[in-house]
Amino acid sequence: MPLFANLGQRLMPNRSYSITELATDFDITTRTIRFYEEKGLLNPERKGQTRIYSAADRVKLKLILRGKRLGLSLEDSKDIIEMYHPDHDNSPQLIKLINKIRERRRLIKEQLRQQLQDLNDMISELDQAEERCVEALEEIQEKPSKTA
Amino acid sequence: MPLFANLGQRLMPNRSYSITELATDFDITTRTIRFYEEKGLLNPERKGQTRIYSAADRVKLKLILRGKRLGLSLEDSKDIIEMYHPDHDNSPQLIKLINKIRERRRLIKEQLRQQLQDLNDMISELDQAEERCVEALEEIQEKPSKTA
DNA sequence: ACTTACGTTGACGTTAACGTAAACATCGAG
DNA sequence: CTCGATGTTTACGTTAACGTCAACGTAAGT
Repeated sequence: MPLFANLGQRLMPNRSYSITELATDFDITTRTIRFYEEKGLLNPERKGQTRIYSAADRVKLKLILRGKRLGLSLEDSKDIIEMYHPDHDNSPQLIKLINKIRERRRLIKEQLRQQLQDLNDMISELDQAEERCVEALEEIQEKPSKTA
Repeated sequence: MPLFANLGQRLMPNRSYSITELATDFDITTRTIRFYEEKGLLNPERKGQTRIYSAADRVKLKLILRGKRLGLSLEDSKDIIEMYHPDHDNSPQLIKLINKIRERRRLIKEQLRQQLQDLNDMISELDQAEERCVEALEEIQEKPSKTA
């Protein structure tokens, strides 16, 4: 196994990607990626007709998919993506953005709290359900037929 | 404040509920509740045409809504609800159910792990985004005009 | 020149989870 | 008895997030 085997894969933050490459990487379809563009979440460059995705586009995709796993809508993810390139010359805009980020973080933390509780509740209820099943089974084992 | 003020509310696991009562309790619409019935997740009794919900139905609703917050589909929730009344006379069924419960718990735990990581990643990225904004702001403060 | 792989746009289809509206029954209060 | 609140069924509408063609262009290999 050569030392720099996948040099082209890892150590080039400026490399670009085709649409199918991204699709297979993230295990989604090209249709999905084009759909995200249609909704304004991605804006890849073009070489003629063909889309060329940058490392930054890759990161955006990652953010979108992570958002999906957390139950965010594409609109939410769009919102979050837009927090990543602040307008360095406009301080009122910067202040608004900071507040937006803080609000978003608050939402996410609250969601985290709720989900943790829900998951723990659900797991403990599944435990109880299992226990009931096991007990029912044991009763059957004790009296294999109707009358002992 | 009388001691047994809300006796009717708390201490009667056998009381019943109207559809609007449940709806306001859980902050959903009656349409939603009927929809869940249509999908086979609830089967309230009837007094004539009118639906009468038991305490057990209330619990089921709670399970459904919790599932929703965790990103489960109604089908998933239906599946989970059905784990709550084992067939006490059928041991092969019981064994299948136990395995189903264990599998479900496995899924939920894996989901928890992933969501926790996603949430933490997202929070730390929001932190970084905020930091970049604050830095940009500070730079503006230092040089209020184009030239010092 | 032909095929194969990969790319494009455009448009219609699909699924889940309800919303909304119409048209009607029932029941207690005034 | 009428009214308003609460209930019912039936049925069509809606939104998000894609799926699924169709019809076409382009570039590489044989």
